[in-house]
Amino acid sequence: MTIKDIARLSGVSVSTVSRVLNDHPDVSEEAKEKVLAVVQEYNYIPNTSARELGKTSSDNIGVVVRGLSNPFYTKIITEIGSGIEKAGYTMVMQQIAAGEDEIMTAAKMERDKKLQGLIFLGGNLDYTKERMTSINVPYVCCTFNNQYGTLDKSDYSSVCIDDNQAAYDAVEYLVNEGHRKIVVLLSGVEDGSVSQVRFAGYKRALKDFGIQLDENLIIEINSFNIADAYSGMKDWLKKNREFTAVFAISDNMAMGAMKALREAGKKMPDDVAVIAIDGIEASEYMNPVLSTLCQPMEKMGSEAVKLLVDIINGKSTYRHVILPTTLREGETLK
Amino acid sequence: MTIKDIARLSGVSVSTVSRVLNDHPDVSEEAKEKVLAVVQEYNYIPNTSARELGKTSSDNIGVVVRGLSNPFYTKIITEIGSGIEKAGYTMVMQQIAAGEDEIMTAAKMERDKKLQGLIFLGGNLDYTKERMTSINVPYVCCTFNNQYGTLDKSDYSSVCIDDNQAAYDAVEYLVNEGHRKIVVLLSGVEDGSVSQVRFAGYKRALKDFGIQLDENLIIEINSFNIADAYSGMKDWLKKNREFTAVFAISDNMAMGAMKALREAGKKMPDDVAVIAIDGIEASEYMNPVLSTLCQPMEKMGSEAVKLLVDIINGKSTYRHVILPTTLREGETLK
DNA sequence: CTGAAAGCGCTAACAA
DNA sequence: TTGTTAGCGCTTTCAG
Repeated sequence: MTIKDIARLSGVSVSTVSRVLNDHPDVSEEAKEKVLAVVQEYNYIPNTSARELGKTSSDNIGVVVRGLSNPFYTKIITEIGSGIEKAGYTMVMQQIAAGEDEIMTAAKMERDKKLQGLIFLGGNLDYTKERMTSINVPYVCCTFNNQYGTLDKSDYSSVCIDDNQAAYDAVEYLVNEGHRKIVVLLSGVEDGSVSQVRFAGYKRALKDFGIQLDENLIIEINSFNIADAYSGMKDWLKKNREFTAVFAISDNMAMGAMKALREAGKKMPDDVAVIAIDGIEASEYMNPVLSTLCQPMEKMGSEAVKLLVDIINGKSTYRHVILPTTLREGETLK
Repeated sequence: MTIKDIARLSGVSVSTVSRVLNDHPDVSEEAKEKVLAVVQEYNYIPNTSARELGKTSSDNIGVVVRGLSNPFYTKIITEIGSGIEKAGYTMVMQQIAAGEDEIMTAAKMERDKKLQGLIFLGGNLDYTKERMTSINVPYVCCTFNNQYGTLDKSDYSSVCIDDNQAAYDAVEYLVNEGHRKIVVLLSGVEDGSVSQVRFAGYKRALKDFGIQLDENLIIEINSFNIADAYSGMKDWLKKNREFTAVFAISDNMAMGAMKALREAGKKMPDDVAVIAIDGIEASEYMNPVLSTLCQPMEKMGSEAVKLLVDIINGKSTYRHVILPTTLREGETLK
């Protein structure tokens, strides 16, 4: 069943069929009805590849998401989706696994789908100028920026929180409660991920508050997994080191740590305070409720779209938006 | 940059370029090197649409997943992915939102990607024979079957747990602990979803154990959301009805309910026991750890692939696999 | 081992 | 308002 068959069956030309299928004006009601009837009857489904191939342009905006099911992105994606729709564009989303190359994916997508623009969600912080030349449409990095890369500020746009400052703030909250022995739970110190940036904020805060950085209070795990955080914390606890608070660089990791702490008989927040960054829904259902610095997910999504669309329409050039976090008091901070 | 340019630039024909791009044999080392060099130099990326359009067949297996980020599916997807790879096929995954039509999506995909077979993850239980005629390759329903539809058993295959029995078992565990006033937390009684099947299991168990179904102990919410479960439970608690246990039809909902119970001052499992079905990772990090009947996620994924591949290769016809659940004791049951 | 050429199923000028 | 036709960028016979 191709467009040709439909044309023949409904007694019109393929172009007419194409026109009704694409809601073009300049088609008589009569022709329209005939075609639609045949389409219905034979359950005709146009071939996407042919369609995309033939098209000279599109109003597609691509979204490349790293991570198959990061709950943290769900809200942002929803917001991005409706924002794109509202702006009159069509969202084309591609999720990629941790190991895959988002730039390659984006470059392919740009050509295949004839994108007008791109949004990266959860990419790396170390894009190089050279690699980005394969992307020829405007793009905005959402939830991260290019801290470790070689891009000029003017080569791209971004929407994110100030991760370094958020970590600083988290530590400050703890210090204000009188804590000095603050464990930090992070993933790969030098992994070039957001973990590194937040760790830097932790160190900066310690310095500012006159606390010596203690290597013994650093728990480094190899992922952002809740399970790994759990076992990482558990193993560390066996060392029996003194501490009164934990700063986890993500909610997810904090959740794993909390279980380990609980099993070790530590009461939160009395024996040990816990604070993290992210503000995902799940951590709100923990017992006790996790105290954390929330990223403004909806706002991030809508800002990213607004920014991108402005750039596409020439109403704006590159821009770097930094959004504030808000403290969820929770029950692990006191 | 098209294949033609590459051909010209490397002094061979387009067919030769196509051959090296597709790893065909029958290409001289020399030609191969030349082409690859040019491809590298110009950073050429073949157009996917054109590729798919020209192709006469593929070794693609499609996976249609309902729900953008259901953590419950993550493990299954991973397993399906590696299973498909191992079998020498290529996975093409498409995630669709709650409102979208998975059959339409699958039908499009089948034609566009020239699929050999399909796996549905988390679809509905009420497919009609008529609608499924648009799918012309073998498919297996994973995590659900066609309980409410009009398909013949021989029209499809499935891999899932016995949801009715799982609910029955859950209630039985509670009854064995002496509970008689068992609240059930479910989504839309007549929604045709798995909620309905599990509710049926709940009722069957009550009957078998001589407990009168009490309408006052049914909490019905409109989604599977943790937040809705929380507020649903909270509202219900205001009614001050007597009960000693809660059976939630999903882990997620149980997690919401637990928070409401906690806030109402109910200790688990002493004041009230809680049990659910699913066994997602997050519920293992709750405090107390949720007692639940775990679905064998990895097994479900691998079985689904094995079954589908067998059918594709003519080594098997339709089959309906029912996998056992296992109890995670947890801390909410006693 | 290689190339020419005919599609794949659609869209989009261009005429009519 | 409609039809004709030339692509879109690739794969795949079929000769050579």
